[in-house]
Amino acid sequence: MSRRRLGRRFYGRDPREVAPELLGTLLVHGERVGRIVEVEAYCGTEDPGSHAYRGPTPRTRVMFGPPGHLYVYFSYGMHWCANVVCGTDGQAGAVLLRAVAPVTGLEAMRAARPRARRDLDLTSGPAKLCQAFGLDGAFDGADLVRSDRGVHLAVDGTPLGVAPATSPRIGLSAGAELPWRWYVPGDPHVSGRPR
DNA sequence: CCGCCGATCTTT
DNA sequence: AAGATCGGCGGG
Repeated sequence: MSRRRLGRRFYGRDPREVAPELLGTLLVHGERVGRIVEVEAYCGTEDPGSHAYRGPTPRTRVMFGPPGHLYVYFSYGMHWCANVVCGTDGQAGAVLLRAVAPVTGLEAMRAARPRARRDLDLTSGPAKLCQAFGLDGAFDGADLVRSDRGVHLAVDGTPLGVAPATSPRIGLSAGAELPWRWYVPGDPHVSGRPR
C-alpha cells in the first residue's frame, strides 16, 4: 500500500489533537518501520508533567522550536526517548512515542536490542522503541517533514479498526491525573500491563 | 506472574 | 533528590 509522509501542518496543532491521530501511523527509519500504538501528549509550560514546564533548558531546547521535529531526551541516565514536537513555534508541545508494533526490519530491531527475549519486547516502551530504531541524541532536532536524518512518519491508509482508548500518563507524579495517554486497546505491543 | 532495586544523566 | 525507564533477580 502506498505511503504518504506527514507534512508540517499535521504537527502544527495542539498535542492533544495530534496524539490520537498518530495512532496507526508509521514510524519509518530506513528498513525499520513500526505502527504507532501508544502515545502521550505533553503541553509545554502549562503542563506540570512536561519537561518544558519550567521553561527551556539545554535538554528541552528543541521542544520550544518549530513543529515536526524530534525531541529526543536521555532518561534515567541510560535510555533515550523520542517525542514529536507539536503546536506553534515557541509553545513546546510534544507527543511522546510510547510503543509501536513492528512492521518491517525485525532483524535490525532484534540486533539493536540483544536483551529483548521476545519480539513483543522489541518496541513495547518509549526507550525500547528508540533502541530498536537506533534513535539517540544524534536525532534530537531531526526534521520529520524533510526527513533530514532518515526518520519520518507516514500514513498508509490502514484503518485503525478500533476506537483509541485513553488513560492517565504513565510514570508521572505531577500532572498524573490528566488523561493525555492514547493507545490501541488490545494491541499486545502497548507498554505495561493491560488496563 | 509479580515486585523490588540498581544503573547513572539532567534538572532542581 | 527525583525523574516521561528498563531488565535482572528473587519469591509465590
